[in-house]
Amino acid sequence: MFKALADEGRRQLLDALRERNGQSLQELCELLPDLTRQGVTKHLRILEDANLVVTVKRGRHKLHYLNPVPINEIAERWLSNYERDKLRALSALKAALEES
Amino acid sequence: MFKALADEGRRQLLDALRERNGQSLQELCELLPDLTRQGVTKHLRILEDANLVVTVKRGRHKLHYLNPVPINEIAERWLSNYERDKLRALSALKAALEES
DNA sequence: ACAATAGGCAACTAAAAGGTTGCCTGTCAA
DNA sequence: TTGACAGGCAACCTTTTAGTTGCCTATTGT
Repeated sequence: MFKALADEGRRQLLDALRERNGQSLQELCELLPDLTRQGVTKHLRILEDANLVVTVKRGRHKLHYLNPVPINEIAERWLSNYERDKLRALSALKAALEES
Repeated sequence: MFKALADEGRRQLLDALRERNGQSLQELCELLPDLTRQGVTKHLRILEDANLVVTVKRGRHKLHYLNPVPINEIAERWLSNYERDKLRALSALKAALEES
């Protein structure tokens, strides 16, 4: 999941779906002109495995939808832990720097 | 930055520093017993490059401090974009699934 | 002073990620 | 019904990343 987010191209794909949900592979390929169709497919596959994107086959098109649930979980579970300790960490950092 | 977070070992290091800030390399090595000292060093280097960890040399020890600022930025800038669209994406997803 | 401790640097290896090409399958429209 | 379009699959190559080993430097305690 963090790994899926660790690639700029994949983040761009997510951004594209955020702008317009339900795009086909073709459409998404136009957004990453430096990659071949298969390259984009692989990235979408990773996003799908990470459950960040959900697909629906409609005829000969495969539509891609953003799944907001897991990214929400990350925000709540992992990042909030660090939010909670933000001020404490900052003051410890400051103290350590001043002491030297 | 996302890349730095994309490794379980590095996340463990961050967690360790969150529990107790200002640990030395030695101490952090004990937390990842499967890795050699140099392995841990490399991970810490990556966290440092991503500005997630700040270090202070004190005598022959190098103390590692969690830097809460960038992780906070990620939470605010990137994730909040997706938070904002959470409900919209969910309903689009639902509609697409029902239509098929 | 010097042995032990804490860490840094560089070269090397192994594994994983990113990307491509070639070909195959299914669907639609004329 | 057949040609064009949308996509899938598998093999392959290249680059990056993760990890190791070996050796070097600096600090500290006795």
